[in-house]
Amino acid sequence: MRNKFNAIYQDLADKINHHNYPVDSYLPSETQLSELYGTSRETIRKALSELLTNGFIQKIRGKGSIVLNLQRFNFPVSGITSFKELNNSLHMNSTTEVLCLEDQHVPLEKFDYQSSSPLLATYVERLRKTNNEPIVLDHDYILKSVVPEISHKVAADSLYDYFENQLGLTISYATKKITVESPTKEEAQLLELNEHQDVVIVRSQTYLEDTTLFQFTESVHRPDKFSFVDFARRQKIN
Amino acid sequence: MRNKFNAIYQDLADKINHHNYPVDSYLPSETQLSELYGTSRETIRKALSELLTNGFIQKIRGKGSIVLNLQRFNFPVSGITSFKELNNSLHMNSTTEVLCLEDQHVPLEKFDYQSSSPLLATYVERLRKTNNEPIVLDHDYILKSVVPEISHKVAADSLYDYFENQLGLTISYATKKITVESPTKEEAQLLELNEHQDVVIVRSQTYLEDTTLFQFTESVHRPDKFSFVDFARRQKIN
DNA sequence: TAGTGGTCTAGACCACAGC
DNA sequence: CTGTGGTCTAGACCACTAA
Repeated sequence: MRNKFNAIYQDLADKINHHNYPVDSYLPSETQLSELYGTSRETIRKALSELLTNGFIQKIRGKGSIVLNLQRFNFPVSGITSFKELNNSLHMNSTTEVLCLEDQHVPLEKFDYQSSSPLLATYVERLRKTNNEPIVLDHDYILKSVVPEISHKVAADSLYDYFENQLGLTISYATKKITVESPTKEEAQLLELNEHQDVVIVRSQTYLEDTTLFQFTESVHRPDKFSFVDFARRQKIN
Repeated sequence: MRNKFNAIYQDLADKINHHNYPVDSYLPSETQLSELYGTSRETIRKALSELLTNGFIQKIRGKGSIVLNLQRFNFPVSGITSFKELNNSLHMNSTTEVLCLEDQHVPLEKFDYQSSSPLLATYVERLRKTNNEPIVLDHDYILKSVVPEISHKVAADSLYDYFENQLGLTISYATKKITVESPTKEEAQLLELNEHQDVVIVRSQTYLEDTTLFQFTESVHRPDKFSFVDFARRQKIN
């Protein structure tokens, strides 16, 4: 990164992960950090504010910034992260099998989405396995108006890598909804489910930085393999 | 609020909710806003940055801040929010029944929590119903070292209101984990589940602003009534 | 070229913790 | 009292958008 505050954030995050700043200890004060990094205090505060929202530290007024013990929550299952990134980051032994790749209209009713006209998309169906066990079945609808074409090779590797690094798209935000439902027969068979076993479904809509909606995703998870980990800060309802 | 940027945030959020700033329109520019509110640009930027993380707006460099259409996501099921707050905010017709209120040790193994000594807590078991249907069974363990005593009246009303407004505690952050599991017989009966039906379990640990851990919660949800809605921004893994 | 948001600065004053 | 983080300012320069 070429941003100062981002570089400082990275540096501090690394040092916390490597226990250069141990859990329960205090970081140097903001004034000290600004001298250390040769920058202004506000810039330091931007970096610290990132660490705060990501659960690395807690700031206590009059005392300092204390390192939290939440490393195990660092893999963002919340947030927007591709399966390949998770795989690399957690060093899982995972595979992806492309079951279907064709043009389809987005099933808008499934996503509670209103549109005056049908949305043409590339439909990708992929089965994710870890250690040869089926974990997730992903149904992706990528709007043709944004991404005209997707090759089989890209679908088997990583859609996000293709979007961001080949096409230069910037993925910005998403809405997600998690529910528990009965699987279709196809889903039950592919995920090797027992009878009467429900599945966890995560439906999301993903947007680019210019607010263009470009992707609908339905992820069908095996219930016994599903786990969603989150870090939240208290915010009062007004 | 007596913070400028917070007051500005509230004002802008209200105006967005009341469509004074309609969806898909641009807010006034940062310089204009700073003149409007008689403040510096950095202060405006803090307010806008809050709106950004909460999904109200999207900022586009060179163009402006555009209002997003995500009002339906404003009830933070993610985040830390008490049942009573949700109830009031969404105007649900809900009731809470206190099934148990007694001293117990925290079942640490359920929460993957390591502790050299047992943790003494007040155990509260509560059944939440909406329109007379059981929705959630909450098991709360509140550490005696932080809150020595909890009355039946408080348990029936709102723990968070008691903690924050009576005791002056400041709830700051929490870790959460969502899984799907088989219910105990008691849970199946209380939630009026069908046979073979799994439940969604949300386990969380809640902390005060001075990083004191003070509460363990296990929420058992009826799968057909469970829904978790989230707004996420893309963040790359480094 | 003018206007927008993104970054950064140097300094000010305040509220709070702890000695 | 000193040191901490919390807020706020007035100004600067940059990168990007759009006419």
